[in-house]
Amino acid sequence: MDTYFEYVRNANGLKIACEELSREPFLGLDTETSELDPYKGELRLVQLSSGRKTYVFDLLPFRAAGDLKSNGELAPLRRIFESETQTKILHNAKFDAKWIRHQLGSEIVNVFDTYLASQLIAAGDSERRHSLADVAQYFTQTTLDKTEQVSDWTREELSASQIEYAARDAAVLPPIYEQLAARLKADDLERVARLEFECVMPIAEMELSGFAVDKSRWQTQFARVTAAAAKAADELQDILSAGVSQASLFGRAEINLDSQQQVAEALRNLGVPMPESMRAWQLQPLAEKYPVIAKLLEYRVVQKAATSFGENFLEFIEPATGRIHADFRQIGAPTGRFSCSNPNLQQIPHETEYRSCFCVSENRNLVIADYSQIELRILAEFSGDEKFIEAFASDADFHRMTASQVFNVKPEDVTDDQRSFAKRLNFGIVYGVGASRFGMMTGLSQSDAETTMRRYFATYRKLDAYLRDSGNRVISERTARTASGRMLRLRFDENDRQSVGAARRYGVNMPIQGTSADILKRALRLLHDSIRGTSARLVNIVHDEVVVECDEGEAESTAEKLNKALSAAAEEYVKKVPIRVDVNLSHKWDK
DNA sequence: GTGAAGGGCCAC
DNA sequence: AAACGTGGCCCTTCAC
Repeated sequence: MDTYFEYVRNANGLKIACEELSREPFLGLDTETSELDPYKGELRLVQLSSGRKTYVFDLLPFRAAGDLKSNGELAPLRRIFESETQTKILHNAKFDAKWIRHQLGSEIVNVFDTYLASQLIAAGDSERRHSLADVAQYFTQTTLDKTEQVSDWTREELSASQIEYAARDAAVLPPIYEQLAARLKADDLERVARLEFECVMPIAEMELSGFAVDKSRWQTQFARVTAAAAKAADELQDILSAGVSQASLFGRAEINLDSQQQVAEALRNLGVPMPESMRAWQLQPLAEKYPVIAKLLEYRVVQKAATSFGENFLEFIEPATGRIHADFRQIGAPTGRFSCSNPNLQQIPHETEYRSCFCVSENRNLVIADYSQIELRILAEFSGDEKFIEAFASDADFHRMTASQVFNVKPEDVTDDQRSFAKRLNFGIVYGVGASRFGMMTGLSQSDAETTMRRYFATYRKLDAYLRDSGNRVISERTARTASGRMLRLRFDENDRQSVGAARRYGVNMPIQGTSADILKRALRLLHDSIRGTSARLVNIVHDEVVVECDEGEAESTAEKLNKALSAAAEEYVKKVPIRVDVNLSHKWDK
């Protein structure tokens, strides 16, 4: 690449370069670091590019004066990061934002993330890749060589090739931005793009903050489930080996209890009638008649607990902070939902034994806020069904209210069965449940299930109409959108009923699930702005739940801020249906 | 040994 | 005629 760049390694050069850069409305921004984890390595280079001119700032010389955070010579750089009028173009901005926040103390304001933009434009096309090299190729037809990316960024004298690589990675960003910005506009994705970009900094800070976990409490819990798993395994082996002839000769014939094949064979030998699959819900009906099935199900539960939520979990504790810094993917699903890994903090079991391990000291507080029935409220909003909306009007039990409407009885006369049917339908319709599956989970016959569903949709006619129209539109337009404009392109074979059916369910669900994600992201930005300068830190999010940690003395005011942020965010998208946010104060992640 | 695929199951 | 949406983690199995 023929971009002219300059390598800056002193305060005066930095000051002059930043004066020039501060006149640019759009700047490519990239960093080079010695590690992937800001708690482990060092930020070495910061690159800023207008597209025409690129500066590579080497921070190594500045480290001689001590902590970079308190180094006034870097102030011109910080002013650019924090400038509201200059758009900073980054690829996967969360990564650089964490380093800059942690090591330079700056928040990056006004982010344009080419990674997120590329994902939004791809609209769920899983074939498309979103690395910087892929995005550069796709949008600007330039080929990037990434071999220097993993080179040694700790050596005192960087090679010419390393510096040139660093410069180029920032210089490619402005032209990519031009293309992406045009596409976002053309596809009507500007609102959702802003939503995503404004969410980067809150997530970067959340990952830096980490989530507090009590190591010894966790160890106690996992010792308990490990023992339970061992005991269940032993008992299960005993029963299963009864059907194996070698047992008497060589003692117990051990099988691998985690192998569905081997377990299925052993069960067959014992004369257990085998269902289609070995899944718990299929095995459950057999548990009463066959103690071995009950034991197998018991084993699975404790084994899952002992492996997925065992000692391995503690390996994720960062020594520098003593906390868990999980990895959140902002567009983790095409619907816009987050995903989380290493570890996945969105799938911690509900049991108090687990949740109470996430706890804070006496002088700190967790503030836990969650949306009540947010997806159903979104569905009510989209459908405009007055009767369905009416069920949300009071603060009363929503499933009981719908049961009352569907079965035409007073709320206080709703039977447990009626409430349960209504509850399962309320959840099921969001996913496009059919009578067959509904019957399966309620124990109703196919025809009784159909009758109940007909009754449900007869009660909520507009809801029924909305779901049908939405499904038809998904198939005819081959796209679905959320309230913020997030788009999903559906791929299906119109001659294949199964494929069409799947696309329809997926496309009907996406605007609901995705609008919920839109609302959460908006809430995170509002929250981020309202807790700035306080002791409050965002520490976890789980789709419709937000967990904040703060000083004990600020617990009440933080709770109020959380309530306000979540309510205001939802009310930007949901106008006709009341929104309910529940906020709890606790020392542990337990409601 | 390594990696992909698939079963099963945790969360929402 | 119909078929419950999104993720990640652990395990086995199977191909290379």
